[in-house]
Amino acid sequence: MVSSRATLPQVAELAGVSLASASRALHGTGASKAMVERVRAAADELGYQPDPAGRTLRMRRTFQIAFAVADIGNPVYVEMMSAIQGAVADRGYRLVVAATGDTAASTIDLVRGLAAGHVDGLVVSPLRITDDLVSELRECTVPVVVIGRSLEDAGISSVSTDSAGGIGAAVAHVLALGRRRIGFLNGPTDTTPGSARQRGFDEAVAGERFAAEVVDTQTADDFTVAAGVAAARTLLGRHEGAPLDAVVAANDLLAIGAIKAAREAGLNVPADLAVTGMDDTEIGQVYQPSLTSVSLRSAERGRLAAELMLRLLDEPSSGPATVFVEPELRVRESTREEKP
Amino acid sequence: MVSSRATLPQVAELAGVSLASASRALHGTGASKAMVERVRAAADELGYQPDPAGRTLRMRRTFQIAFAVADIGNPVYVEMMSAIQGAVADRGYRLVVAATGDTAASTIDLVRGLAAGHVDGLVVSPLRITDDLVSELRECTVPVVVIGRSLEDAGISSVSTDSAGGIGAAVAHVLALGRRRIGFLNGPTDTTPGSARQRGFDEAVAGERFAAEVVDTQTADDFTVAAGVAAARTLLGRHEGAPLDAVVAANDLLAIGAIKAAREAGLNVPADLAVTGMDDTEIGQVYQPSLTSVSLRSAERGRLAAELMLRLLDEPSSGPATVFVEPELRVRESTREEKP
DNA sequence: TTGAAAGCGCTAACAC
DNA sequence: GTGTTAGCGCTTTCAA
Repeated sequence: MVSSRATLPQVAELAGVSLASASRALHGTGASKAMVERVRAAADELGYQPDPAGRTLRMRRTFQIAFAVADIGNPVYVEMMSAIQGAVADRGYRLVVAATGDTAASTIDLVRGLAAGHVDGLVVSPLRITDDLVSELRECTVPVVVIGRSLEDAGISSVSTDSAGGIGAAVAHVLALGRRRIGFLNGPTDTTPGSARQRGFDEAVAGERFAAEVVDTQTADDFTVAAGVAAARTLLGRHEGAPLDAVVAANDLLAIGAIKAAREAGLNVPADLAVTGMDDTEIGQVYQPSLTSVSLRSAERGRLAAELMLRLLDEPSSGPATVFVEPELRVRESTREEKP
Repeated sequence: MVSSRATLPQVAELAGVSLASASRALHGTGASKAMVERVRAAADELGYQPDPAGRTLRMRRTFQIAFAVADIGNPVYVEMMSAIQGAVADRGYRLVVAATGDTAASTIDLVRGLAAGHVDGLVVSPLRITDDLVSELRECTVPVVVIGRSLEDAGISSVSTDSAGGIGAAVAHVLALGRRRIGFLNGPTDTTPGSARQRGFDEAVAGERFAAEVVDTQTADDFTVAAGVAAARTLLGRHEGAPLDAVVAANDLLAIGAIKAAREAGLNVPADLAVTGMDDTEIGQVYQPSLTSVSLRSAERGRLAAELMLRLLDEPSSGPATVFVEPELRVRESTREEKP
């Protein structure tokens, strides 16, 4: 750990030129070749590194973008984060990752703090999108892109997907397999994904009302494996006489919980019980049995969010944009076998 | 997106006090109660939020800490990141996550850039720790904590664990199960974890040389499931006549790859082949069969690194500290059944 | 306890 | 093409 750093005036002095010339020479615009050389040499000699604080204060830009997310540990967000990081890093921005907490109020606090000069832009994927949060986001002093549901009406850029339709695809898939006794394992319905996926399930079974014999929903406390196991026990336990033959889960972690609960109950997946997930995470892909899942293309959503953000940064006058990503069912072992 | 923000002079003017008084009143030191009230009121009215750039320039502190890591997607790093984030956020620091790339050179670039004023401290967990990287870290202008191997000799604070000993524990475990034909599935040996784990395996089998009949090592191209599957195919394929009865893998992802390859080959885990992993990730815990794994306590290592960092920040004069974390074997289904 | 003023390091007018 | 200078918003001496 070294004591301190060289500043631009020191570089200028060593090079025998003015402060402004040194700045221009390093920055590249409007300086003679000789000047650039001299300044470069001096900078190298001193090990000069520009101080971002001074630059930020003057330019009013931080070259940082925040990604605010409820649960850093969720593989979906990790995928988005990597994609965003890759896209913005190419353009000279750093990614700051922030945890929102899982309430709207804590998200609002975070957004307000971040927007007050820490970052040039904010990509946020909140678990709960309330009216208060939306108005906070509208009043942000920096560009905002939301990953979640469409906020076109509110005039906020967003990347969204049809998770309701995705659940519909999963329901149609298990029906096509000949399954007629279908359980839906959802996460908390007061969250943005939870409510959308519930709607997707309800609409799907309403549309196919003559196809299914039994339809039942159980809500888990959280979108995690542990919560999924507990909720799936309850769900399967309610139908011991005439067991369910398919569980559609609201995400991969819940689906894995369902498979574990099924195994406890002596059920074979997929022979006795077909199980589908959502998000198409790596853990689902390598699970045993590998998990049929509805991909919501997290990495692509992250990449698109980053692109929207970069455009907003480049042309602040450009209005908000709304982008959709189509879900896609990926069939794997957890639904692959025919029911005997 | 609102046009702009209130500044401290504006707050001071509205409150009818001087700039200095406004600063003191908001910051809390040496201001009368009446002053604090007036300034607070004015600040609230204007929705004042202090600008971090000005504050950073003046105080020479960013209140940001960086976590630099090769692979953001690896569950181990995600766990560390959450732990670090939780610990530093309590103390008013933000966490900036940066990707080092997987070479020492790209790590050096990153460290140099970050240390030049973007952050007040740097927690780094590099895949490859070279001499060049070590000397770069020593010359950093900000405190550095390394998670990986001990850097006590170099005078750099570090959090390390005995992953070699952890591999030894896994070997002892499968030997105790009566397995005698043992394969080691490692990642790249030119990485810090790869070389330590190789050493751990070699020492363990040397120490137990009369216990094992067959000992074989295969190196995967990467610490991932996909690389693990490919390498495990090779490893298992080399012993078709007299098959291996245990595979010790260098991390959980490789272990899962080994289980998949074993299944392809018609082997039952654990009856035919016992498999152990390392890192004790959630994916291993919920896998089917659940994975016996050596916990390296990633979350705790992250927490400890954060604590070391906070101490370095509080007392810059305090010397570098070195902390060890003991690995712990967690036995689960992938080794639980006795060999028939 | 309060106010005046300096200055952190940088970029961008502006003048030459 | 180069130099001079102002000033971004803040904290912190130093005087009063």
